[in-house]
Amino acid sequence: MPVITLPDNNKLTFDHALSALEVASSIGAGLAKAALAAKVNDKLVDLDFIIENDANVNIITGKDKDGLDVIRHSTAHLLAQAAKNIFPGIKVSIGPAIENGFYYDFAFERSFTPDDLEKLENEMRVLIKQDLPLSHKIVSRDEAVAIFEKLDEPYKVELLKDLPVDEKITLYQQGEFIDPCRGPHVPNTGKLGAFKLTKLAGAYWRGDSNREMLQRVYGTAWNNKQDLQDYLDRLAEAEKRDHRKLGRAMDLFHFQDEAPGMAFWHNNGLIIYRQIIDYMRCALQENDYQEVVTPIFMDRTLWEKSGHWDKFKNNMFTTEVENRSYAAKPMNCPGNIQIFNQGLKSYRDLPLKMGEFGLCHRNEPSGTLFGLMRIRQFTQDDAHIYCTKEQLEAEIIKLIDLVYKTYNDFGFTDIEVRLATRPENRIGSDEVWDKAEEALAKALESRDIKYELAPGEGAFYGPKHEFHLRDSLGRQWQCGTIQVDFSMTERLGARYVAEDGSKQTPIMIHRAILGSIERFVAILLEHYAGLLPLWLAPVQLAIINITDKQSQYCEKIAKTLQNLGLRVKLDLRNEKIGFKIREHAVAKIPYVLIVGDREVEQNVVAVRNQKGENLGVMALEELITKLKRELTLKK
RNA sequence: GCCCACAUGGCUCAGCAGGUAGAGCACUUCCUUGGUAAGGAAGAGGUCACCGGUUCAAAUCCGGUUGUGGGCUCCA
Repeated sequence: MPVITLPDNNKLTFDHALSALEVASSIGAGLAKAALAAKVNDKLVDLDFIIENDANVNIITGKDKDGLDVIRHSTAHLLAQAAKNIFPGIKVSIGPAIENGFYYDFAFERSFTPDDLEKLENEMRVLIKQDLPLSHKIVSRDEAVAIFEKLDEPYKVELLKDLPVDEKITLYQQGEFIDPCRGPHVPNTGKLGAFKLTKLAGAYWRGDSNREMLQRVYGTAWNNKQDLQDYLDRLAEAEKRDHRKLGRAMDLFHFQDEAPGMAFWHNNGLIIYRQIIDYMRCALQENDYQEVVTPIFMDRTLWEKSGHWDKFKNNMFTTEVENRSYAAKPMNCPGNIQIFNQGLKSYRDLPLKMGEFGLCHRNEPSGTLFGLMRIRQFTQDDAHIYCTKEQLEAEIIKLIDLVYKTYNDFGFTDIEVRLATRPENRIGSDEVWDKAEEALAKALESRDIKYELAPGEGAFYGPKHEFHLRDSLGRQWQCGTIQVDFSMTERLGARYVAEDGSKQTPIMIHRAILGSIERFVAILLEHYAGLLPLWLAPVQLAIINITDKQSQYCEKIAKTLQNLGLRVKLDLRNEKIGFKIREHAVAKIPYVLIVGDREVEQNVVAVRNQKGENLGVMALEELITKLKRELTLKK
């Protein structure tokens, strides 16, 4: 006599055990039709799951997040089925749902081509039309192994053999295709359809770079055609905003073969770059930091002492000069400690905060380079805070506040935090790691910030906060980190004299808020689609005349604005006004000032903004007040 | 580093059953002085990433190198 409790707390009573689908039917035919799976007592199950006892039941449709995952996972299976149908001899492996879609990894004698994607899609549509029912049954692990050995699916066999002997395996079957899987899945292939195969890629079997590379087919899948189209539109929008494209169009930077992974900054790009550094420099001042610069090349022995050589020597640029071996700094901390070590420090000096816009070099593997996002030469907005155990938590809290304020000023409000804890490969005792991890966790809790744990993802010398910000397209970028380090100061001999006269080792906090300036420029460009707020825009105003007659007047207002520190482009070319306006709109200049005879007569300018709105005429003073307000608000 | 794809004037791209290159935009010059996203005309510009091979002949076919892109692994 199960009593079913629905999400709205309504209760349905039945006099017999029944399937989740029957529950859906009893609520309504529409729901039964839309149903993909069910949640019974918070456990996702197939629709044919039999409910015998009282239970909370939630019917899952494509509108639910869980339902979308079911669609994506089932579409991945559909892809595998299609692949087996049209590519005899292909071996299947795994195919999970991922953000926005799914993938499936195959082993096949030849490489897939884009044509193959089309063939696969066509076959998938055939299978959808056939509306094949999915059945499932439970077998023992060894039975499952036997089945897949017979089917000659070595990857499946390997996966199954890694499971405990007593594990019950669910085998899903649609048509000829059979796959071991936890499920749940859609009840029949006809429930699928709003999908598209998007790209081909290589992927190591089981994510292990020592094992063979499989061929991965990526796809996206949605609840309906409209959602699919919206997603594809978002992809197209992201492509338009690509910082590499904008960088060229706005004349900000370029790359060339002679310097892979290292940017050439043009004047316009450098203005953005400097604005960012100037902003951070102000923050240093307001928060009682010193600013320092340390050498780019330092003797290898220093890197051996710090532990970097041991772990990262393959990724460091080195050079031999006069029989000495140097390495370009991949990070700033060892150099920074050398400054701390100059002169005797007292507990009264702590916390001691040293900022550095440090130029770092990392020989990133060639295959990982990507525009400004992942490069080999970059500047970090780095700082190191030397403090005592007692000061640690308060200092971390101050940093958290600074991180949030900074992101806000740059236009990012959606921020997620992760706490990355001790990795397998690390220096320092467990006791020290306990303390460091605890300090980071407590600081977040004291600010009521929700965070996710990232076990094993800390740096080799300490755990860290990772700040991920979400841009206007909903993509996440990891920028800031706050790392607590009990080891590096010890290793590199940093000491201070405590109140009792004893020598103590300070704790060091490493922190970067923006991460790499290069990468942050890229993130800003994509976030704003190139339409940077006034304070960051390389050129803030363009002044254009309508005919030669207004040239002098234009020159005069350009001078006035320039004297106020504004970045002005004076465009007196003999071109039609529409042509000039278009050019400056394409160049994404925030304001265009237009001057014809009328404006000269009234001693005003006509103002047009980035969006193409005509703001009408205003006196120069009025415009300046408006601009100043905008600059202060950083809007 | 691994898998796949790509590499043609400053930019975006066409050319490819092998017969020594083409468009649009940008650039230069001239005409045009025109009120809110492209006025007109003319001109200049490329040994088709690099190295090698096949061929009477290679931008086009083959191999290698470098770089870029999409992923994977990595990311102090």
